[in-house]
This record gives sequence, C-alpha cells and structure tokens, in this order.
Amino acid sequence: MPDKITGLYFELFNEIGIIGQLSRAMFEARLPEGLVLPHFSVLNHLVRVSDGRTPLELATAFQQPKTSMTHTLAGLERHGFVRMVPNPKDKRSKLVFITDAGCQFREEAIAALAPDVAKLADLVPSEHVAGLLPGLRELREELDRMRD
Amino acid sequence: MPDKITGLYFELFNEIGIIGQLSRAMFEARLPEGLVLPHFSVLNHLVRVSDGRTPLELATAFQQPKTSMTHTLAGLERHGFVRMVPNPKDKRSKLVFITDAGCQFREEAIAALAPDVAKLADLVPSEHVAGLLPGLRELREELDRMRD
DNA sequence: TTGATATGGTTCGATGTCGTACTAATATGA
DNA sequence: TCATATTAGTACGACATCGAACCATATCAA
Repeated sequence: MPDKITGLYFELFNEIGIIGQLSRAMFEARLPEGLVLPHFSVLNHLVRVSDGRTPLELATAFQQPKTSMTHTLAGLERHGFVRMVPNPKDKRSKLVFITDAGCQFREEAIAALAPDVAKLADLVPSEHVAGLLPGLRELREELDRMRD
Repeated sequence: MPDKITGLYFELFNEIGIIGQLSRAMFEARLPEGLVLPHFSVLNHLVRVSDGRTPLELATAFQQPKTSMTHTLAGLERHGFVRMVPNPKDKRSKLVFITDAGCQFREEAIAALAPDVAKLADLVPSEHVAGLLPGLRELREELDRMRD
C-alpha cells in the first residue's frame, strides 16, 4: 500500500472528524442547556424511523455502545421527552416511546436549527450534499462490517 | 426550506458523525494504551505539514479549542514524543517539535494501522475516497467560515 | 510612555463517552 | 429438566473534551 493511498484515507477521516466536531458544535449551540446532539438525534429517530424501539436497537442504529445510550435515554426521560415501558415480549428489555413534550421539543429544535441549515445550504448546495451521501453511506456500512 | 432538504443535511451530519466514531474506534484499537487519535494526528501533522508550530497553530489546524490541544500536547510530552521550547519570537508562546521517539512512534502506529487501511481499501476503493474529499473539504471550509 | 485591549497558554471544573463488571432474564443443548 | 451460555440493561470508574476564569506577554492608542 503506497504512502499516497494511505494518506488519502487518513485525510478522509481527518476531514470527517473535523466536520463532525464543527457540525455538532453548531447544533448544540441551538439546543437548550443540558441537551446535546444525541438527545436530539434519538428523538428524531423515534419520529422519523419508528417509535417504540428498545434501547439496544437505538444504540445499534447510531453505532453507539449501549452504555452511552443508557445515558442519553436517562437524560431524555428526565426531561420528560421519552417514556420507557417494560417490553412485554422480553422482561429484560424496555421500549422507548416519545412523548408529546418530546415531539414538541424536537419541532422547536428543528425550527431553532433551521436558520443555520439555511445558511449552510446557501454555501453548500443540497446537490453537493446529495452527491456525497451515497459514498458516505458506503463507507459507513463497510466500516460497520469491519467491526465484527 | 422544505423538510426534505433539511433532512438531507441532518442525514449528512448523522453519517459523518457515525463514520467519525467508527473510524476513531478502529484507529485507537491499534494505538497503545493511553494514546488516542489526537496524539497520532498531531504527530502526523508535525511530520507531514510542518514541525515547530505553536500549540495554537496546531489547535486551529484541527479546529479544536486550545484547551484540548494543551491536554493533547501534555500527553505527547509525557511520552517524550514532542519537545516544547519557548518561542524566541513571542515569550507567551511555545514551539512544538517532534522528537526521534515521536517519529518512531508515528511510524510504528502507521504500520500497525496499515492492515486495517488495506482491508478498508479493499472494500472502499481509493477512487471513491478521492471522489469524496473535495466535497468534504468544501463542507469543512464553509462550516469553519460560518463560525465567525 | 502608559493605560487599555488582545492574544498565547494553562488550570480548574463540569460533563459526555465508553469499557468493565454486574444482575436479571432468556435461549440452548445434553 | 437443568446447567450453561447469551443477551438486555445498568452502575461505576476512567478519561477525553471543552468552556470559564486566569496569568503573562504583546499590541495598540492616546
């Protein structure tokens, strides 16, 4: 493997790391004190993908350790944004449901984020983003597969 | 701004966040105990871009708060991988130089990482990566510009 | 020159992240 | 059936990250 090629992958991950960091900071600047990006992401997932998932399903959806998801869900529950009920199919497990307050918070957060997204969309057209997404998905899927 | 477009940017940052997380975990699994990705990244930067930078220059190069860079450099210095000398041009400041041990560590780390990179390169061809990079750089630059 | 302001760097404290170890419940297989 | 292995979730501890406050030096303006 020539250095040049290796450097390509290093640079890729470097750029991605920085973008992740900057975008996260941008998002969190619009969220109320005590709530961070994962809180929003989980609520978003519950609305857009499916409500009533188990903590573990959520953790794997975001490729996070389950212990991180426990922490995130505790925060959401403390704010009354999700409700956790025992899983009737498996007594070890729980199901996570978004509450009305959670839905409302998510909508407010999206509204608060909208100006930033609009500004960014002005600078980086959505066609460019759409062009990047397939390659990023491919990369994510392969990285995920490599873990096992 | 239609929901569909907004969702595109959300998904973009979600993918990027996950890739950053997975790639970081993959890298750190190959680094010795107590050393983490930023340690490697800084050494790499000193070799590939330029040695003898100030901590602040390094922080801005990685878009990190300077306080995080202080922490990273302290770890590198503790391991003897960098040497920090007073900046003759500015008595407030320091210059960071990589040591021989630091160079050696960097090379060993690259060697340790090589199999993973090779495996990934097998699954995600370098042309795909090269295709992604310009778009990612554009995104990073605009996000950076938006901060001020 | 000198007072005000800005900049480089660190310390400190708060918090997010995640690995380890544990408990409870379920699946497996002899 | 019953012992064993897996799985869902949590508690805890270690540590990376980062904002606020701080000190020393440098820059700027009057």
